[in-house]
Amino acid sequence: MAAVDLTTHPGHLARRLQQAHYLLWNTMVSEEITSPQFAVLNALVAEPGLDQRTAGERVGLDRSTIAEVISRLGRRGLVDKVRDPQDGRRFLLRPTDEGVRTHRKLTVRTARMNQVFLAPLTAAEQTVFFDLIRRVADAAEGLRNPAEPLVAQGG
Amino acid sequence: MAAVDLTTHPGHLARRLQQAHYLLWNTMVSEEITSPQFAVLNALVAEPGLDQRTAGERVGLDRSTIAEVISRLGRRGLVDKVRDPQDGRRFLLRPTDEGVRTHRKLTVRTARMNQVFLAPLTAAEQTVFFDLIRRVADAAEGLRNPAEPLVAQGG
DNA sequence: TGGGTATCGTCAGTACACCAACGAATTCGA
DNA sequence: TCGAATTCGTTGGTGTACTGACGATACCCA
Repeated sequence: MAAVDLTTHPGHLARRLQQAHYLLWNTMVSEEITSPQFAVLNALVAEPGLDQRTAGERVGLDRSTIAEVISRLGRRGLVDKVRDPQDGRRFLLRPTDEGVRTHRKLTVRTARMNQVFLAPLTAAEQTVFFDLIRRVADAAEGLRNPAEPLVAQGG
Repeated sequence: MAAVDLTTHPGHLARRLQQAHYLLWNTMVSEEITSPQFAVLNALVAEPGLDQRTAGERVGLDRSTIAEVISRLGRRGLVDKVRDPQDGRRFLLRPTDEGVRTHRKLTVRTARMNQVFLAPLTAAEQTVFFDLIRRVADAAEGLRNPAEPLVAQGG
C-alpha cells in the first residue's frame, strides 16, 4: 500500500509523452525517418559541414548515439560524410540533395503533426508548455554540464 | 535555411526532458534499478498478482518491453512470476520481500530527485506542468486507443 | 622536436521501446 | 463438442540512448 502516484512523477510523464509522440510521428510523419533522425537532418540543413560531435550537441545526442543516427542517414543517402582535411579526427557532415528534399517534405508533415499533438492545449497553454519543459530540461542538463562555474565557491 | 526551431517541437522537448531525467535518476536514485523498472515495481506493490499485460498497461509499456523489464526484475530477485492456475496463458507477478524493501528505499530517493528536477518551477508552475503534459499524453494515447467510440460517426 | 594531453569517432555492453509473427492456452460460436 | 477467433507471452528485428574503453589524430609545451 506504499505505492506512489506516478502521474506526479515528471520522469514517468516524460516517458509517456515521448512514447505518445513516437506513435503519432509514425502514423503522421514517416515510418522510415525517425524524429531524432529528422532533428539531426534539420541541424545539418541549418549548418552544413558540422562534425559529428557538434551535430550531436545541437540536438542533444551523445557521441555513440549520433554515430548510429548518422550511419542510418548515410545508408539512406540523406547525408554525406567526409574526413576533414584540416583535422583527421573529424568527419564533416552535410545533407545530400535528397536529404534536403526529404527535410523539406518532413518539415511540412511535422508541423501538421505538432498541431494535432498539441490540440488539447490552447495557444496560451502551448506557450507555457514549451517554457516549462524547456526550463526543466535546461536546468537538469546544466547539473551535468557545469559549463561556467563562475565563482565556484564552496564545495 | 529552411531549418526549423526544434525548441518549439514537443517531441524534441519530450526527448530532452526524458534524457535529462535519466541522468539525474542515475546519479540521485539508483544505477541498478531504472525508472521504468521502478514504475513496474510500484505497480506490483500497488496491485500484487497482476499479469504481465496488465502490469504493462498500468505503466504504459507494451508486451515486449514489459517482458524484458520483468525479466530483469526477476533476475535481481525483486519480482516473482508464477503461472496462473486459472489461466495457463498468464503469469502472475508479485514483488518479493526484497522487492518491497527496494521499492520503499527508492520511493524516498525518487521524491528527493523530483524536488531537484522540478526546482526551476514554482509550486504553481509544477501543477500546471503536470496538468499540461498529462493532457497531451492522454489525448495522444487516446488517438491510438479508440477505447469508447461512443457514437463514432463520420469517417 | 618529441612526449604528454586532449579530442574525435568507434566498439562493446546494457536497457528501453516499438512492431510483426508465432505457439500455447482459452473462449466463443455454430 | 469441435473448430475459429482471441489472448498471453515470447522471439526477432530495428532504433534510440547511455557508459566505459580504445585507437587515431591533433595540440601544447618544455
